[in-house]
Amino acid sequence: MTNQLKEALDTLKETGVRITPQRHAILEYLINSMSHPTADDIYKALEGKFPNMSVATVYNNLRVFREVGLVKELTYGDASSRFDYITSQHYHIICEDCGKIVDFHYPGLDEVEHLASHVTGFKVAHHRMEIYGACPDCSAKTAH
Amino acid sequence: MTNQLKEALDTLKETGVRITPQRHAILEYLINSMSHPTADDIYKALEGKFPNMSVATVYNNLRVFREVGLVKELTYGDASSRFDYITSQHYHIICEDCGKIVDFHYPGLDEVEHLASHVTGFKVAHHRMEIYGACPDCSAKTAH
DNA sequence: TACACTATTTATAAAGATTATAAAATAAGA
DNA sequence: TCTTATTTTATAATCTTTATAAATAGTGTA
Repeated sequence: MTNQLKEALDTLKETGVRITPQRHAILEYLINSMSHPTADDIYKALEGKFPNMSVATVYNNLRVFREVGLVKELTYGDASSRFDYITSQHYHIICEDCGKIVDFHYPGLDEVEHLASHVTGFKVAHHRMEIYGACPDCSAKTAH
Repeated sequence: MTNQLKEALDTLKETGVRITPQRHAILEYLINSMSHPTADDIYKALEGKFPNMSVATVYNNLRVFREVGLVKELTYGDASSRFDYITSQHYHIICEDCGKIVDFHYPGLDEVEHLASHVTGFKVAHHRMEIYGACPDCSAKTAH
């Protein structure tokens, strides 16, 4: 068991959230996954281990994890949300061809937040920023 | 008829997209609207003028407008997309209480795009950035 | 270890947004 | 005006997510 998983389970215990085999497995999958999976991805991946698990269980627990602060939900239009186990603050760059999502680090956009707050009078809570383009594989494919 | 509407209709004509009364009305509504409406908002707003119009027509035409570059789609998780008539480059700040969306201007995040491109090897096309918080009305309500 | 209490899971159905389909209507050029 | 391809309409289907209620299972306590 990785340290991250241990910490995550501790967080659940501290918050009074029961640790079920399903939650254990979903967390483990999220931590090991580098792919920002959808709820359905997770459901399918754990089908072998939990043949009777309901999709609702996946959704319910992803919501619990989000509320506890373990997981971030990345929302898009009509497509499914993707879920990201929170390790450190980072942004995403997304391939418009194949859908691959890659993390990258950047200091944070405090200046934009301040300006927006000043101009609009809003009280700023947080922001969302992501970059779209073509990943190396896909741009190689379309190049020739 | 406003200049913006004239220009929009010209754009359609140049692109070979037929100008129907429904398209005319949807465009007019989008241009006059300051509220970033959903497809359903538009459908409801035009119900009086077009009692027989189908929701599919609204969706179809919003897609056409998007493809032609007249309109931008703002997508969120399970909630409805919102549609924004493109005037000039701007960002949005969104109230998490009441859902209000306000425009604000900012130079553009070229630096982040460059860094991300350099680090990940992606070819960058564009980015999305929006700020979340509480609008003046809502923060006043929760303050006392 | 067994018990009791409550949270969680399951199975199912429902809700809501968006798209597909095919027939009827219509814009735009000849 | 006529013709034709595009668009609209009406309807149903799809897909993601949530609601519901009964069955199950964690967790603390005796």
